[in-house]
Amino acid sequence: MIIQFNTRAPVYMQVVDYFKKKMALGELQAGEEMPSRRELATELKINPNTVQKAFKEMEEQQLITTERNRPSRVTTDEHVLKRIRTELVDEAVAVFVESIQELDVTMDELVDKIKRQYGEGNLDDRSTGS
Amino acid sequence: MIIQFNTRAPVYMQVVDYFKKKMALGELQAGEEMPSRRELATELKINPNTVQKAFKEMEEQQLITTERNRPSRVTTDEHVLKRIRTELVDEAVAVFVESIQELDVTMDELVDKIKRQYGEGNLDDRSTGS
DNA sequence: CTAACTGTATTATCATCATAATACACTAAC
DNA sequence: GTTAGTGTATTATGATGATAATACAGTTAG
Repeated sequence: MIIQFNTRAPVYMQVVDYFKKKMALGELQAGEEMPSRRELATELKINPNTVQKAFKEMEEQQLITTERNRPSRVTTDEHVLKRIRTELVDEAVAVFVESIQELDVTMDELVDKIKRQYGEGNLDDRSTGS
Repeated sequence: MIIQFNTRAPVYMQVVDYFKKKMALGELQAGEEMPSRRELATELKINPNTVQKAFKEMEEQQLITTERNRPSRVTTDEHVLKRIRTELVDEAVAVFVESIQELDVTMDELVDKIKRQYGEGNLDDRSTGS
């Protein structure tokens, strides 16, 4: 998974989302070691302080834990991990619905447009793929 | 339609979207006079300069025109007006799909969640309502 | 112990956005 | 012509976010 800093959202929040997605997909598993702040900053070509802010945010969300001066680790709390994906999807849906609210769009039109975008090179209705 | 400055997007952009929606819904029609900068600023409880920035943006997008020191007017270019709604919806869809990209969500799950959110007090599939 | 790595913290600079306070030119109503 | 309303422009301040440059404390590998 590649991170791209396109939008207007703060970079540190995008980093948080980046890791949330990794956890949701199992690319980062419970208890697994996180990359170091400096290492990640270099890799993502952003400032170490920005990474630190992202990690602090993830700690507050109990996604990772940090003991003393050791590398941070993904939480081992399966409850937290299970919830991540749902939260990501639900929040995206909420933002989406909010943005088209009051625009008088029919459900059919929406589904059609989404399928058209979503299906481009990806899954459409899971009839393809694994 | 009520405007609420919730998100992290710049206020002036939210004002632009506010008027775009009004135009898309026909609440503001071709050639119609726009409220004055100061008047709108008072009404929305924001700074006149922020409104000015929004209006400047709308001019650049050819949504409104301003002649000398007269109140701005909605464009009379029907092509532009027709395109607004499509652009709003398409952009929302693009942002949405982007945000759930790589999250392995099935189309069925999406439609279900959207319907649940979208149907709350609004239209669902247009089988209800006007 | 030493060196190189961890996380953490502080201070400063810069850009963007929103605000505030004006100021100026033009138009319309009186 | 005066007045109140338009749009437009400028300058300054504050908040937030990103960057930069350090510094310090603790851990780990040699």
